[in-house]
Amino acid sequence: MGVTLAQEFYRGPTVEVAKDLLGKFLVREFKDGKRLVGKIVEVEAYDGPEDLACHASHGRTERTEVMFGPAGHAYIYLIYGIYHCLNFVTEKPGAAVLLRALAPAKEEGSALVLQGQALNSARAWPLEPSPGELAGKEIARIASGPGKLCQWMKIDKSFNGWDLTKGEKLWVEDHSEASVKEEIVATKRIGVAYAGGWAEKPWRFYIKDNNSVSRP
DNA sequence: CTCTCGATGTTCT
DNA sequence: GAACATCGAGAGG
Repeated sequence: MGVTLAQEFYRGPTVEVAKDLLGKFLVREFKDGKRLVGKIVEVEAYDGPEDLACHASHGRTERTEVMFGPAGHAYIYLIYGIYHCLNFVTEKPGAAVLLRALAPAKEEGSALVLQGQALNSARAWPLEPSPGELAGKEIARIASGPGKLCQWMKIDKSFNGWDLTKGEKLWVEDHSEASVKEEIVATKRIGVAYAGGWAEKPWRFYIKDNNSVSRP
């Protein structure tokens, strides 16, 4: 069974927390008890006020306030007037980890089964989709980006500041007892060219060869 | 496959 | 007024 991540997990160095989040499962529970679950396959670390790519580099403002609060809370903002992005606050004031992509999973009994993943990611594509269902490749892309992830899980600014350690509505579970060790790739972060030398930091991490990682 | 562009609203200068 | 941690549609090869 999965274990809900406690605040202790979020209190490590931001880059370490980012890497450790890969392979964990984000869980969203709705009022009717229904759940959406996805394996975290892509993240980026934003390491506080001196990191010029980090929103906190503009100082402690109304928008970035929760990034300066306790670890293990959600920092959510609206981007391009359309999409929301989900971050987890870490211990360092002003630092957070951006969740960029999830591989959707299905709960079958007490087990989690990944959907739309190729054999090299430990699961085969589903068989012929039944009418009304998405094909495997389409399922894999349902949360393959920071905006899409929030769209899929219906996460908006009402979750800004949400305590992820409560195990309600939105939290992260560790199912490592059932998962395979996977290779991690590090690259430059996406869309932060304005940040000078900080744009070169290899603080984007993703699971190699996973079908749900965002495009670029 | 590649590239370009527009949508849309909050935040900060 | 500009910029923005994005995405998908549409045009062209």
